[in-house]
Amino acid sequence: MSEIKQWHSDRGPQYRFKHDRLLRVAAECFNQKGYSGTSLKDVARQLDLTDAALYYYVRSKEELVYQCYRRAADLGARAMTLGQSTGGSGLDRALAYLDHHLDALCGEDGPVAIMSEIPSLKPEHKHDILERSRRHSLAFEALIAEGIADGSIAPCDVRMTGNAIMGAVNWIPKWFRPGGAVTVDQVRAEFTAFFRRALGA
Amino acid sequence: MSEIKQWHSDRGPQYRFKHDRLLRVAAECFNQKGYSGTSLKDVARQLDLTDAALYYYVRSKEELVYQCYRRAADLGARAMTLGQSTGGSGLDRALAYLDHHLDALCGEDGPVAIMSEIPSLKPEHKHDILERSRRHSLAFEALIAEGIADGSIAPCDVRMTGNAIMGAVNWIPKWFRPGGAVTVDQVRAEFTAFFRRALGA
DNA sequence: GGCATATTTTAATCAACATTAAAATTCCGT
DNA sequence: ACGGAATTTTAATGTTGATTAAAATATGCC
Repeated sequence: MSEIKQWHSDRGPQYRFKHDRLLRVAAECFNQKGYSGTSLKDVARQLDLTDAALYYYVRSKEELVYQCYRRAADLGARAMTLGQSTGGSGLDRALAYLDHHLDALCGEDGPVAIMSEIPSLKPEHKHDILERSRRHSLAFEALIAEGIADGSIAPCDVRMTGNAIMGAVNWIPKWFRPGGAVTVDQVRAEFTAFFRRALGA
Repeated sequence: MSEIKQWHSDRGPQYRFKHDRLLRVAAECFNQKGYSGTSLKDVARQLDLTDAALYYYVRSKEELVYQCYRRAADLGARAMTLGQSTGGSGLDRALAYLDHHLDALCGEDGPVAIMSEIPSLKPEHKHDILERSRRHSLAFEALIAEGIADGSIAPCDVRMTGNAIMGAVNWIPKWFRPGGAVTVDQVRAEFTAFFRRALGA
């Protein structure tokens, strides 16, 4: 939606910076407590702000979730693009995408929202997110199909296999804590190896 | 906790039946809309009841979630027991467990709650669920370790591999709809194949 | 230093549930 | 039918939390 643009485009860099931080903090809260489980006050407290202050950055709580999801979708899409633009077999490209995606989920970009409460969104936002999500799934399934075609990936039901892998990936924020016992590199190494075995011909 | 027993044990079969149905309907709602995202009225409507009527079966909304999670944990534990009591290699046993678990998630037992909002639980309930969850994870990791020891499973980080697989499994209720395009058997067949490839030595 | 804009707070308001108590109804055995 | 237990509804109550408007403060520019 271009409404976000209209709302955010003409603000200064300070604004954009804080707005982005808001999205990350909110994403972490939502991941841990769920949408309606986290009050705006919870989010605000972590930013040393009052709940009311958030409305300077966001029209409503629903929009906050939407923007978190949208940000998640964007990061996923970027990872997908990077993967697609990689050379090599279908398997290589699929693994490259996954690698970038894991990076986004656990790396510098900070907490990324698990899109687990899409139904709570307003119809328009819901449609938007669902469409992006669908596009993303299809792109991934296409990579798998490509790999099957060129013999680098073992024949399988692409839809179901995609679901399995996406599930494993989407669940990561549930147990991964930045600065925790497990490092990003461990996750990437182990997950990549896992997916390689699962997909490889 | 034995409090549930005390509350439910002396009721008749009618009661138990409806109580169970409540849990299943609630589980489906929670899976789709999230904990606080679904009102008791939502749940009640699907049972042709008033929201207030639910309090005949449950002390509070929090307890409803707790019981849903507990039911999910029980089903998982049962699947684990079945898997463990299977003969064969570590891989065989791990796959047997997964098969039973998929059956529970997609089969007759109906909607099983995704335990994604544990933080919303009361401390005692939270502890209980977390403990069961941890036990379950450990049991699964033990199966994997067993498989690695007997050579049926490729060497890997059991914790991380367990996380990956559990993520894939836990995510299923997000996209699987009973009576939808995909059947239980398809899921089982494809997921089992997937896991076999991912784990196999 | 002083104006203008950006940012945040204070102090209401308001609606949406969860929850409860009491009343009404259904269900079942006799 | 009758009577009592089981089940559900009606009709409050209360709290939580989102939202808003106006006031207050901070920040950068001349």
